[in-house]
Amino acid sequence: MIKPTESELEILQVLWSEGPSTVRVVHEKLSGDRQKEVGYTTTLKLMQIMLEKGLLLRDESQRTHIYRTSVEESAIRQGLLQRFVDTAFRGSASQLVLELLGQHQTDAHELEAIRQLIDRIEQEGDRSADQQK
Amino acid sequence: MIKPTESELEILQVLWSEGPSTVRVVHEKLSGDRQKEVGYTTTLKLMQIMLEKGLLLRDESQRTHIYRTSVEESAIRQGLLQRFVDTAFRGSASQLVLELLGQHQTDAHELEAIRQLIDRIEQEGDRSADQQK
DNA sequence: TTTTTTCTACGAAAAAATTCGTAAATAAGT
DNA sequence: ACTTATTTACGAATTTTTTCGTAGAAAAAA
Repeated sequence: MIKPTESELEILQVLWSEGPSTVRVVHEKLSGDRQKEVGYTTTLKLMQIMLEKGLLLRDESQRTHIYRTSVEESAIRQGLLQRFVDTAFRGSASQLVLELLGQHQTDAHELEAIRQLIDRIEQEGDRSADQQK
Repeated sequence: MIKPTESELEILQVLWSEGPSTVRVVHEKLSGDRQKEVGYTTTLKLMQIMLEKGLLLRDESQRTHIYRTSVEESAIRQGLLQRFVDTAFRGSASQLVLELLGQHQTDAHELEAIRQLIDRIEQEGDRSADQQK
C-alpha cells in the first residue's frame, strides 16, 4: 500500500490544492503555512525522492521542472484513513467520529450533510438483511 | 504534545485493551494479532524507551515487571486525531467524516451509532429541532 | 560581458525509529 | 545441585526519514 511519510504528505497536500507546481512554489507554501522551516534543497530532495517512488510526476520540458501528483487525493486519504482508524481507534469508525465531533464545533450544515449521507448509505445497504443487534 | 510513534502506539493499544501487562504478554499479543514479527528484546526495548519518555509506568516489585499506560487513551486519541485531520484532511473534520462514511467498510452498527451521535449533537445545539427524520 | 541568482543533481550527514545481540541475574525444571 | 529458561539492562547496529552542502548549468540582472 502507498504510504507517504509525514513530510511527503505535506507536499502532496500542497500539490493537491495548488495543482502542478515548481519546487519553489511548494517550498514557499510550506514555509508560509506551517512552522515548517527547512532549506530549499530539502524540499527539492524530498520531491525528487517522491518522483523516484512514483508518488509524483514531472514535466522536464523547461529548466524549471513542474511537479504534479500521480495519485488521487481520495485514494491516499482512504488508505491513510483506514490505517488510522485501525491503529488509533482499533477499527471503530464511530469512536473516531465521536471524538471528532466532540472536539470540533462542526457547524449545523455540515452536520446535516453528514446525516443525510448516512441516511443514503443506510438505504443503499438495506436490500441486504438488516444487521441490527 | 505527546506523539507516540507507530510502534509505540501498537503497544499502547495492547495495554489499553488488556490492562497492565508484562512485556511477554504484550509481545505475544503483537506477534499474534499482526504480521508484526520481531524479537522479544525489541518489544522490551521499546517499552523501556516508552517508560523513559513517561508514556508507561511499571511495577518493579516483582522480577517480572508489569507495565501500564500513564496516559489516557482519549487524550492520545485527541492529539493523534487533531494531527491527522490537519495533515491528511487539511483541517476539515467534515471531509474526514464524509470520506469515512464513503468507505463501505463501515458496517451498519457503526453507521447507526454515528447517526445517533449526530442527532444528539444537533439537539444540543437546537432543542426544538425534529427528533426523528 | 560579467556578475548574481535560480535551478537541478548528487552525495552524504544528521536525526529518528526500529531492531537485535550479549551478559548477568533470577526462577523454574530435572 | 545443576541445567535450562526467562527476564532485565545495555549498547550498538540497522533502517528509515529528514536535512543540507556543494557543484555545475541555465537564466536573469547589471
